[in-house]
Parts: sequence; C-alpha cells; structure tokens
Amino acid sequence: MKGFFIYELKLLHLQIETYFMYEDLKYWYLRDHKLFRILSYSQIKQLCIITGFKKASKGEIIYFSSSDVPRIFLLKKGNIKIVAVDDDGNETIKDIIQKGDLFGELTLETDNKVEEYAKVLSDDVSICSFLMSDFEDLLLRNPTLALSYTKFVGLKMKRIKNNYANLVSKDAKTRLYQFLKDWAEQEGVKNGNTVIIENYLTQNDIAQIICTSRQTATQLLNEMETNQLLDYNRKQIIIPDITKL
Amino acid sequence: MKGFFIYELKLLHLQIETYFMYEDLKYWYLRDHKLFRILSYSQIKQLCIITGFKKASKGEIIYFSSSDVPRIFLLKKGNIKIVAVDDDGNETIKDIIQKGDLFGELTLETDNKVEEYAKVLSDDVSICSFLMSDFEDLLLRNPTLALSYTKFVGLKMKRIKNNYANLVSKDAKTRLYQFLKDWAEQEGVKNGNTVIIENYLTQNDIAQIICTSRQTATQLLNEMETNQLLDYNRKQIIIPDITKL
DNA sequence: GGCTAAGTGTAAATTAGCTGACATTTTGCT
DNA sequence: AGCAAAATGTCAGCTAATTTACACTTAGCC
Repeated sequence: MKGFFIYELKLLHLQIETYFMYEDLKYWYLRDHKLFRILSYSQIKQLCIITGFKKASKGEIIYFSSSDVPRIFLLKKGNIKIVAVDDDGNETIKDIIQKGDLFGELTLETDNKVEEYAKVLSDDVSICSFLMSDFEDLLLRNPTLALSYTKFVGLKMKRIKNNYANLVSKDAKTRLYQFLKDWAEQEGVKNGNTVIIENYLTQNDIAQIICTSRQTATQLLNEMETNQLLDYNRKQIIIPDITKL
Repeated sequence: MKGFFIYELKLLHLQIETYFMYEDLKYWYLRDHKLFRILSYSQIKQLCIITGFKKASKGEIIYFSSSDVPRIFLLKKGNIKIVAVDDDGNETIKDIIQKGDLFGELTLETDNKVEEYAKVLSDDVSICSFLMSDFEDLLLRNPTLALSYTKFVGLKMKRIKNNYANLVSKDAKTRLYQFLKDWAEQEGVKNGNTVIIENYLTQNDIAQIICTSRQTATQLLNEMETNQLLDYNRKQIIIPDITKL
C-alpha cells in the first residue's frame, strides 16, 4: 500500500515536470550527467539535442533498431539490459545500463548488422535520447567535450577489456565474486563492511553476465549463502562483509 | 645472402632518411596514418608532437611503463604483441599490433596499475611516439581529428567486444577458424581463393590469442593440415581455399 | 659443427562446467 | 483465491579442453 502511494506521488511529480518545466527538464536531464557539465544552459538548449523522451516499465522491450535514425540514449532512471541475438538465436547480455549511463552507438558509427534490444529490469525507467548527428555537431563545436567523450568511451573500453581478461583467466566462482564486488561498489549501499544491493537481476541474468550457465550460478550463489558470505533474495542482496569476498 | 643485401640497403636508406630528412620523416610517418591525413604539414610540425623514434629487433622487449611520461605509440613497421602480466604471474596477450596501428594509452587516461610490455615479433620494427599531453592539445585544437579519434577508439572497442562474444559462445575450433580468417583478411596476400600469411606468431601465441592451451591449438592446426585446409610452418601459413574455413 | 633453448607433436588423466531433466517456490494476474 | 508462468534448487551424465608429461624437431649461437 505504501508502495502504491509513492508511485502515485512520483506520477504527480512527473506530470508537474512534464507540463510546467519540460524545457528545463530536458536541460537538467543532460546537465546533471558529468559529461555535459561543462556546457552552458544555452549551449544545450540552443543545440536542441534532446529529441526524445520515453518512459517504460518492467519487462518492456525497447528496440532501438537501425531502421530509425541513429541515436544516443541516456538512461535517467532505472536499469535496463542490452541483449544481442546472434545468428544461432542465442541471447547474450551485452551490457547492463544503470542510471546515468549513456548507451547506443557510442562509437558514433552506425552499424546495422547487430540485432540488439533493451529490456527494462527495474520497475520503471526514463530514457532520453538525441540524434547522433546532433551530438557529432556538438562535439565538433566543443573540443573539450569531445576530449571528455573520448576518455569516456575509452573508460568503457577499459572495463570491457577487464571483463575479457577475467573471463579468460578466472573460473566461474572468481568471476561471480568479482561481479558482486563490482556491483556492490557501483550501486551498493554501504554500512561499515555490510553492503546491501538492490537486486533487479535474476540468477539467469547474473549467469549470463559472468558467462556461465544458470545452474552453475545458482549453485555458486547457494554455496555462498551457506558460507554466510551472502544473503540472496529477489529484492535485494545483502553482503555481510564485503571484504570477505 | 639476398636477404642480407636488402638489409644493408635498408640500413643505408634509413641513414639517408635519418640524416637528411629527419624532420620530414617525422611528418610523413604520422601523415600517412589515416587519422592524421586531415592535418596540414604545419599543424603536425608546429605541434611538434613526435618526440620519440625507436627501432628494435626480434625478441626484444619494450617497456612503456607508467614511470615514464605517458605516451601514445605508432607502429610504423613490423609486428609486436602486447603482453600483460597479472597478479598470479600469468602472461596474457592483450593485443597484436600491426604496421600502422596506434597503441599505448589510447583512452588518454593514465593508469599505472597494469604491468604491460611489448615484445617484438617480426625481424625488426620501428616505432614512433608522442606525448599524450601533446596529443590532447592537438585534439582540442582540431575537433574533426578529435571526432575521428573517438570513432577510431570506438572501432577498437567494437573489435574487442566482438572477440568477447566469440570467446563466450564459440568453441576453440571455431575461434581458431575465425582468427585465421581475420588474420588472412588483414594481412594475407590473396591469389584467387588462396591466401598466404606471413607467420610471425608461434603456435603458443596463436593459442593465447584464441584463449586456449598450446596443445589444443597444435592439435587443431594439425587437424586442419590433415584436412588440407592449411599448410602451416614457422615462416608462413598457406590457406589453399579461404572460403573453406 | 654441435649445443642449447625454443617450438612443435602426441597422448592419457582429470576436471570444470554444460546439458537436460526434473521438483519446488515465488510472482503476477484475473 | 487460484492459476500459469517465471524463477530457483538439485542432480546425474557428458564433453570439451586443460593439465601433466614426455619425445621430437627446428632455430640460433658460440
């Protein structure tokens, strides 16, 4: 009942935002991303780069297919996963996008051969998007932003390389531990050594992220639970002592 | 004997280059990289971005450690591999750098925690380098270059992601086939469907690249040889019909 | 030319982790 | 409340690939 009340409040809040300060909202939504902090209000507004704003709720699938004009997206709220379907029909989790992350064709190259979609994991998400071409113009006019953006893309690359290295040299257990540590680091609420993570992933999702089968992930998670390293349920994950992972 | 003669000639050639047109050489070495084509002679010269030029021969190990000022490198000639040593002392091949490739801290972020070195694979290599800070300045002054560079980094990322996907979903055999196809594509000399690749890698190198054990790689290569898909030796790899891979 | 080290060939034992095949639990929905 | 679907738990059998272990071959060097 309490949850429902809050939901109503949020809705109300959104309506106010939408109807009374939509222009400003656009602005702030980009503005509070670290990449765009160096830009002035007028720069963002003037360039008019926000051309889309979308809300969606849990389980929804969002296609950002290549048939459309190429876009870059910014996840303002919630969590989504990017899933790729390969030729054999296998689904792979390409990425987990969290609040504040940019996603889409970050390389600024349109490539239409990959079949990808996004699936909403949290209760609801809001996404804003802008045209890749507009963004390119903006980068051309703001070398500092271009440099930041390059570093940003580079950081993403470094993360991927890191995962890659883990995948090669470490076993499933180590990968799970590493994943949990990373997750805790990024989103966990710390209280001393105890960390609580809001769990919007299924065990299957986790399995896919650390590149193992669902069964193996389940086994490992249960093993951790019996060793009291973890308290897992569908809503949250409690790690009593993060240093023990 | 013929090889030696050519080597002498090359040396002579280098000396001429070095003593009579070193400034121009610097220029051209960067100039003929696709990234830098948009820049004028004066831009490259004026910015004075080449601050290093180095030659090395087979087997040599080049450290580009973080103790030094951060640099970006351009491999002008030959092939090298980038090897990372992790905490457990395991060596992993991070990258194979081919003629014309940029390498080093492409993300423009100095990160000193990783222990990496480069090992020369081909008979000899020449490498030029410039300071990361100079490069950043250049990017700031040339938004078009910055954009190209971002796309370039993005492309690298995409390749890595692709490898990652292969590693996850395909078995060692498929990965080897894919690797050979890629290699042939990049460096092979085609003659109809026959491709000849100059082989500067050991089977151990190949194994590491496709993330398997040396023994498995050997077995697979021999299997391919008995199936007449391949003719492997230490100097070159002949693929009689690339379409059959 | 002969020695050493690096690279290659081969095979058996072992194993991590996948597959498939279920039972059980939880969630969302009408 | 009751049902279907999704998520989780568990286990036996199987398989690809690693490990270990050793023989052989080639390349580089004094």
